[in-house]
Amino acid sequence: MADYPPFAVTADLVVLTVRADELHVLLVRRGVPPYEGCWALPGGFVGIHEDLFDAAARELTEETGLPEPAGHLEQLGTYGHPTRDPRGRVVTVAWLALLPDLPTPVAGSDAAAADWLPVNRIDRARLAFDHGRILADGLERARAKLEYTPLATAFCPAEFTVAQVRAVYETVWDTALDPRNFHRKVTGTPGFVESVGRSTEGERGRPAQLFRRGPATLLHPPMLRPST
Amino acid sequence: MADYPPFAVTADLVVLTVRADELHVLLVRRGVPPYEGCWALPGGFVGIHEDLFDAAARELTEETGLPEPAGHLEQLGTYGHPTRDPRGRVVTVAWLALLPDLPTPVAGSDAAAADWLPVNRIDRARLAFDHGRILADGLERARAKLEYTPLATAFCPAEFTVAQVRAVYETVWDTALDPRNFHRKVTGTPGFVESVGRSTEGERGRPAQLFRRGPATLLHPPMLRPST
DNA sequence: CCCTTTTTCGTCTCCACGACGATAAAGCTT
DNA sequence: AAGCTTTATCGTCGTGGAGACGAAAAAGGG
Repeated sequence: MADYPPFAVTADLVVLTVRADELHVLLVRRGVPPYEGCWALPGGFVGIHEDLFDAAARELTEETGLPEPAGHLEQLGTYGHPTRDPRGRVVTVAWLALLPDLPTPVAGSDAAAADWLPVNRIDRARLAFDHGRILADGLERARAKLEYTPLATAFCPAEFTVAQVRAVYETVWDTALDPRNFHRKVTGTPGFVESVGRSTEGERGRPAQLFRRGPATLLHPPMLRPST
Repeated sequence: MADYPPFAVTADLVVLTVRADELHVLLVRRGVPPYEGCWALPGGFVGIHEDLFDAAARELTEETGLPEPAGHLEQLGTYGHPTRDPRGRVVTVAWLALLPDLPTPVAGSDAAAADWLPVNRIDRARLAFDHGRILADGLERARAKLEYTPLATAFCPAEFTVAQVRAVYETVWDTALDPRNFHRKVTGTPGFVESVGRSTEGERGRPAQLFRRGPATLLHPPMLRPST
């Protein structure tokens, strides 16, 4: 054991949120080489005594400035091509985070400037390292997970309406869903959402019932994407 | 970059196969401390210039003695709790491999003795390191993937019958499936299997049509587990 | 030649889903 | 205040897939 190849291990984050009917990802602009001036996923080195999940959670709170309330964080995959970082052998554990839209603007407590960018208008080939591929994998994971988990509610505040959940699906999948069938599906799937009892006020149109996240972790049966 | 915490990175494998109507996993008995004498997942250190996938594929061929023909290999997840290895900070990238039953017995080209063990009769708490959890995650991944991918055929030889695929599902899911509905489902799902034109001979009962893997990578609609 | 085994084809029912129509309940306009 | 717009919510209808079976086909074994 005294003789093993030494690696650097980093944690990189694909942090997604829905704002203004567009899916956004949190990116930082690199201030130092390599890839100076390029956009990159937020992340950093894992401490030698730090758990991988803790490192990801730490980076998430550091970059978003949140006390880490709601939201979802899961491991996405590990990327370690020998030449992915020109500085040396760096293996990165990538994580996928889904957050509700933050009223707090991203005030970088870090040196680099962080910002939300709409994923559909990002040139992934311009991202630093292999972050273009990591982002693509994260988007695919998020889109797939909406099908068979209630994770769409991770994009919503603690209390939300069915229409807000539908907006998440329509934004992430970039497709239109029938409001009536969607309503039947969400309220009919056991454990997806729980009624709060109150309704919205002051919005346009008929007031909508408020819900919170239900206990379900899997959707049975799954939410189906159109055009099957 | 000159100053980063040094990690060791390993690749560990959850190699599954179906034999004698039981799901088996490939394990090796450790010959050196720590966990000397315990069963462990096969694996080893990643070379400093080696790609992660290549390392996993290398370990797979080394441990199974195969020239790596059929089968499936995908990344399962990365495990890196600071105390998971008493020798130091070791992060392991775990991989899931699905193989057809090997007529070749596992002749360890390695020092440690390798063997197939039935997963239902393994005391996962007795496995070395955190391999019990990794194995549990691998089994869950395999069971889930059978639902929405045609990966059950990865457990079968190049040419197989519908009944063989059904046996895979019944073994991995540990449940009984109706042969008639299963047959309709498999042959009716586009791209799942392709007819070879020939049939089995010398078996008991009516000869069965032979199939090979189809081009589909996803099952639409998915294969549903009973008791929903 | 009958029996057993296994494959393969049909049938029937139920339920979920897609496509809509209709109604309810608010704000907004004039 | 009356009508209009907007959005939420409830119903209905037809289709198609899945579960539960029945039945025929095609082999081997006694």
